[in-house]
Amino acid sequence: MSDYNKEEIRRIEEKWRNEWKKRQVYKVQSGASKKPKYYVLDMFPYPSGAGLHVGHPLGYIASDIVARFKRLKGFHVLHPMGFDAFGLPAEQYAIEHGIHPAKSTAQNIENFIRQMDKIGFCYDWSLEVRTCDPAYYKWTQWIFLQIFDSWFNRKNNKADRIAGLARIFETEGNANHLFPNLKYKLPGSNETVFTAADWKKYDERTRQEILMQYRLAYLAYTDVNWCEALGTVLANDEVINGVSYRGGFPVVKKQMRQWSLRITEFAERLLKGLDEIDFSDSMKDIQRNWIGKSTGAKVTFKIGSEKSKVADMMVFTTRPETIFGVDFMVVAPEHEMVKDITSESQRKAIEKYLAYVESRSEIDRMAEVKKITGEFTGAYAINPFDGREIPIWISEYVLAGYGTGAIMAVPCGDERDHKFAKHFNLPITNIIGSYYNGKEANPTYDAVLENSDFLNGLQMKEAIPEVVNKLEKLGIGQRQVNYKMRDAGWSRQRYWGEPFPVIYRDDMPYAMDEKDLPLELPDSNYFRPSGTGEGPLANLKDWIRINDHERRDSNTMPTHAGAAWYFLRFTDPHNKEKFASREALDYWGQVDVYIGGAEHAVAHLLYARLWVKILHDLGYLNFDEPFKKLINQGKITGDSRYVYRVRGTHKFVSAGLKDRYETDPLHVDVNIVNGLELNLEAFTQWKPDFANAEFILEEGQYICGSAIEKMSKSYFNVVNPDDIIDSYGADTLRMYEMFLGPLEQSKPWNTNGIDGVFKFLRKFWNLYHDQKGNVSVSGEGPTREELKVLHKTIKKIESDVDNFSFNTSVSELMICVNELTSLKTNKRAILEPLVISLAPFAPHMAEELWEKLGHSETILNASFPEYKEEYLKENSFEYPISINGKVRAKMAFALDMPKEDIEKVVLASEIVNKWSEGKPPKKIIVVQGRIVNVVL
RNA sequence: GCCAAAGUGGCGGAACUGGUAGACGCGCACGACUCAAAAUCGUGUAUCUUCGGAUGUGAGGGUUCGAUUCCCUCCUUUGGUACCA
Repeated sequence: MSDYNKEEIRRIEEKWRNEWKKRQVYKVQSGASKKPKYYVLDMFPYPSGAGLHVGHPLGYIASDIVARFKRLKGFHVLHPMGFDAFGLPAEQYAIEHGIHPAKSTAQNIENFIRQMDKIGFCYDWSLEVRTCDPAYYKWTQWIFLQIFDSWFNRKNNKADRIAGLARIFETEGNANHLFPNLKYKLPGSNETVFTAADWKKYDERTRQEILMQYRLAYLAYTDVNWCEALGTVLANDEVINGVSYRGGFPVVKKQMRQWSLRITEFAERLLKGLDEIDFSDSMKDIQRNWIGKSTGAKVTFKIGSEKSKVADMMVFTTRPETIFGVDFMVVAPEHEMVKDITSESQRKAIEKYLAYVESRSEIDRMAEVKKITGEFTGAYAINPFDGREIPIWISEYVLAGYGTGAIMAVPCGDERDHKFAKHFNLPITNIIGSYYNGKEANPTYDAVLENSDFLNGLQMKEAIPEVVNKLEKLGIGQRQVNYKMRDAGWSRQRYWGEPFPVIYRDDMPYAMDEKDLPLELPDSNYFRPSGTGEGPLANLKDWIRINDHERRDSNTMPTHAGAAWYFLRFTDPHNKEKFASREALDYWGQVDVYIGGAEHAVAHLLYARLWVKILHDLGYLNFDEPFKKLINQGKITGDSRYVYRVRGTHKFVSAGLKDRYETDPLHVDVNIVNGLELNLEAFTQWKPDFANAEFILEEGQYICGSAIEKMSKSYFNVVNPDDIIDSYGADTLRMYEMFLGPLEQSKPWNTNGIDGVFKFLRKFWNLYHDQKGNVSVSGEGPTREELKVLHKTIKKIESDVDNFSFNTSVSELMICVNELTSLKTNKRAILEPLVISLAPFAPHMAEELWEKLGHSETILNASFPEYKEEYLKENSFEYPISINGKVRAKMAFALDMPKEDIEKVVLASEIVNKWSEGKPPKKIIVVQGRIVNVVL
């Protein structure tokens, strides 16, 4: 007897897990193959201690289906898995429990692999990488050094070796390659340009200082997000609404000497690259938004003030055509000119305002963005065109870090400027006529300019080039592009990360020798940050200090580092000479499809794209975008359950009656709730606190409240895939997760429909077995009807998998099985191709059936059946309509004409009647050979 | 506030470039099997209906012979972003 029941499922799945391992069926053949390649990759997980919940495998199942499908279609498939194993949680865990991150991480990985194997993924585990493995991070460090050893050459728009730049300086100075960071001044001077002769005079230290301003990985004092509670610096994307992404602790600005990656130089290429790659529109939008390109002009205003020593003031504006509407200027409080331009009479007020700004934390600023504050400096700028004197204010709504840190305020056109003007009662010049109503600013581009001197009568759109040309001609302005994106902070004050492979001499970092890599993370039990801003490694004095003149960096890299290139390592993960061989990189090339969560839109994906671009420029890769196509699987949320405790008692009241009491909601473990009904006995045993709980029931039941929240241990709403596999098997889990809905959509987990999927698999199984449970397929030739069902299914599955529409392909398989069941099909010619099309979805069952059909090789080596269009066509006849003996039209009808078609024939005769009455119909709408409408 | 995506039965969701809305599954109802229940199998299941039909894809309008699909306005939800000049 071999019914498809729990024991049988367990036997089959266990059997094939072992067989697959034993036969090494997933082993990727190294070296180029004649077959076309296909690289399908999951975003590798951080191995958290909580293990996998049912949400994690969603993307992995999808990629597994694609990998198996592509293999059956004759592709040479690379489908690896690894672990993003450095990271803060392991370090936090170490601080709390004294267990070394290396140890807890290794344990967690083991658990992840166990769970993944149970789902039947076709990973070649011999390719596994872990970012925390010295053999891996040796190359993370090596790539970092390549970045450190590069600069961005704006002349050819690519990364070049820094040695080349030094040669340029030696022969021509830096006149042709001004500092990317325009604020940088030469040591001991106010100049930014030096000659070849100057360069030759500089000492080594100065030269390195200058080169540092060009390196793509550079060290600088930067304002960083300092989180006191975590004792570390956070990247911009780890700070949300002024608090830390993890833990929600307050974050303040602090100046520290940090590594940064000069990603801003690549802003334009990162933007352009989006046009060539297949990411969803929303993903591209998020990246475009993050990069934040805006085009405008830089304009210089002369300053007239009580003191005349002051230099010019530069502003950035996207609306240079509004220059005659400038009623005041605003500069950031941190702007370097504030001190110089402030008049004596305003000095006190300004100092007071600066103190106020200083006192405001990041959170205050975030929380009160609408609050209008500012102070007049006493200084005036001169409008270069009409000589008007414009008061200069300072205000925190102008950011020091963007543009020039100063703006020209046009209150009639800009909402913020308008509010500022109203608040401080500043006069407002209207340059857009009726477009401005006096109450709110209008940022239109359509207005015809007024009060605008030589721009009068021009539409704003036309006026922009006009005014920019004039500015350029007068030498007081120029076209300018600005980006919101900042350079990426690359230092973390943490233990559990890659050490920076540099040695400091005289406070200047020098690359370590390649042969000395990896610079291993020293073994330590001091994980606690020093609290001064330095990381835990600073505690290891012997490691930090090499000798009297040399020391190491106490920071480590962010987790983004290991993740920025792991997809390259997978092509050749055991290479000891290179980060991957050129042959492997050239063969596997770009990732054909990358599946992962949308939450990595701005950090991981941008850094990965950056690293690939740099490696490409330096000649290590022949492509400069890592991922051809990106699929973002939706999050699976948890469906939490609540009980309501009457305040101050042991009484729990059912949800329907809770409003009659004063209650506190408590999360309750979803596993002791059936639907919404609480299992009272299980509840009293769940926690000691609840042992003597009393219940206020409605209709004899305790009904829980519910809410959709993220799956989390603390909400007790986590569903473990292991449990589902225990009761239904991995094949059902796989198909059910796909069946839940569109892959890219977020959805709550519920098991309501899982029986349907399970029943389908049993029906499928039964197709191949007779009443006694023996495999029985007949060699008879299939009927046309059977062939139609089969080929329809193959066609649908093929197009669905290509479109990542797995929920509909599961439906299609269900329809197919229903139809074949009612046709009582047991023919090999139908069932053999059908089981192949099931294989990507339910590999265990497919493999078992395949073997039972008499095949000794794995089903993975079969080939996916081709569908034949001829079986999909309807049998049809053409029906001619003749008027006065002349054939005027032909209509096609199916032989097995359904009722609706008969109605169409009736309709047709109506047409004939109308026609013969001398009133031809206005229109006959025929779609696919059928009349769908007649307009009389 | 701005940007993007999405709103379809009791529920999850189908419907390819405009062409029979509600596939498939869950749930529910009825039936078969059973002493009975569970499991299983079968049938039905948008709403209203005077059983002729009528109405239906967030709301309102438009284009079209024909709109879930395209356009405009509004509402709601989700994601991103936040004084970026």
